[in-house]
Amino acid sequence: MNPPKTTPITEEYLEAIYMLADEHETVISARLSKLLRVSPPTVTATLRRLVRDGLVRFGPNKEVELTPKGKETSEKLIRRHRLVERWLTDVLGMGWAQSDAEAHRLEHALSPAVEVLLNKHLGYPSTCPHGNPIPGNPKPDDRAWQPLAGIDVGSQATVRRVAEPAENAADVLTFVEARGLVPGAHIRLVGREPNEGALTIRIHDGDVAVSTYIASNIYVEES
Amino acid sequence: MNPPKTTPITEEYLEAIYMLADEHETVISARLSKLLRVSPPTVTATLRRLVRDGLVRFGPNKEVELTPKGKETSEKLIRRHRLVERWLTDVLGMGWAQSDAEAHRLEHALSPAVEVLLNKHLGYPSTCPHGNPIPGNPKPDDRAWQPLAGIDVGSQATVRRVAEPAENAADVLTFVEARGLVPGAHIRLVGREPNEGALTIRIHDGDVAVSTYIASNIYVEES
DNA sequence: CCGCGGCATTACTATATGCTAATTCCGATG
DNA sequence: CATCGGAATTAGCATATAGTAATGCCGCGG
Repeated sequence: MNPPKTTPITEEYLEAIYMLADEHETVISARLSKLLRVSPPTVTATLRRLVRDGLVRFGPNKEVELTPKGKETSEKLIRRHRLVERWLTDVLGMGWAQSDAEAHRLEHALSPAVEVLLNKHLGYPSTCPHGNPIPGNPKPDDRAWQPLAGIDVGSQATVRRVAEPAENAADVLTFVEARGLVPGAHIRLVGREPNEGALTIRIHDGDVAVSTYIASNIYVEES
Repeated sequence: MNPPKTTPITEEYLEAIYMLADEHETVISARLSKLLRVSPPTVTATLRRLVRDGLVRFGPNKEVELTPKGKETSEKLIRRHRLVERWLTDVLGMGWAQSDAEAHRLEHALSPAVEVLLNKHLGYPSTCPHGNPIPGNPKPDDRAWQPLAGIDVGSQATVRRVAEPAENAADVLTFVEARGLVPGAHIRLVGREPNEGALTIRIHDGDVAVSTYIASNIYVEES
């Protein structure tokens, strides 16, 4: 009933677990240790507290999973994170990578009241600046979205979403934003190297090279 | 050189010390204990760390005072607090008392980069919504401002500033905002009870009663 | 000059968060 | 099967923040 009392630290853990699970990674302590840059024993101790507080449980093979309460808390945080990102980029004009980092700190300080007002101020956006959905707001119709890595050479498409792999969000975002591959951008796949090499994308009359890794994180809608 | 590393907790202490000093209170541990709602030993321990970190020092009679570094940090926090308040009230439409409370949490999560952009977004305001100056921005010309408690019956004036006594900021702000005694409001002092009793203020064709305590915290400019 | 009251501090404890070093566990592999 | 390696945990420690109970300090009033 009562919202479990979380600290910024435990909130980081919950978010990290949620994000990793979202990437269909098996979430184990060691991954959290690397991602959160803390020692394995610290992860053990903190997870123990999260279990004690009913936010996390261990699966049969020590995988970490969120309880419904934990999931709810995580989504609340991700919601705040993405709303803040929207604000930082759209209203304040901050770049993607920095917005992500800043939102990471601000999300823990947003109260429900501020969240509601900010959401209204922003016009109830359905996604963050990179196109990832904001839980609780109307979900975008993403049925036709597919990874850029999978479309055919010659196809034209519109960028819809840039997923943020937990480990290298900053690098991916910086790269993608610098190339202009932002949601709404019209592109054409003009070339593909063999053997999982780079793709060549035409955008704004210029060509940019994109690795398969990046391209698998960019979702587009063919047009 | 390097900015002393502060936590939200130590930042609260610095702010509290700054605010109390601003009200010409003698800042002693006991006051901080009451204001911050922590036990006296906790205050002792935390102040010791602040001294260790060069942010605070003790005067000859155990008064707590800020070092230049501590003062700088406090002003940075108050600046962020007031910028955030401005945003919450002007842009998001939140009430005064709640904005104050929310800003209290958000101020610890604002980075210098966000601060700069927010300041620009707000148009470089010189005061918080209650008229208190924002350190670092152009200071308003307050030479003609005086406490409402001190003007003559019959005088007309414009509200300029509502000071927030550390102990009862929320009550004062709620009261003042509900009566419409906000900066910019035109008022007339129509009556004064003897013996430090209430003042009667005419505002918007209605009369409101204001205690001497409140009136000493409202600064007006006669017109 | 003594004692009371308020203030500050000491002594001790607890919790969350972090660390290193050592140990244990477990599955894959020679 | 024995062993190697990664993963997790235990043991032991540190620091910031919080508390209660007890003690020390000091000025004012009688």
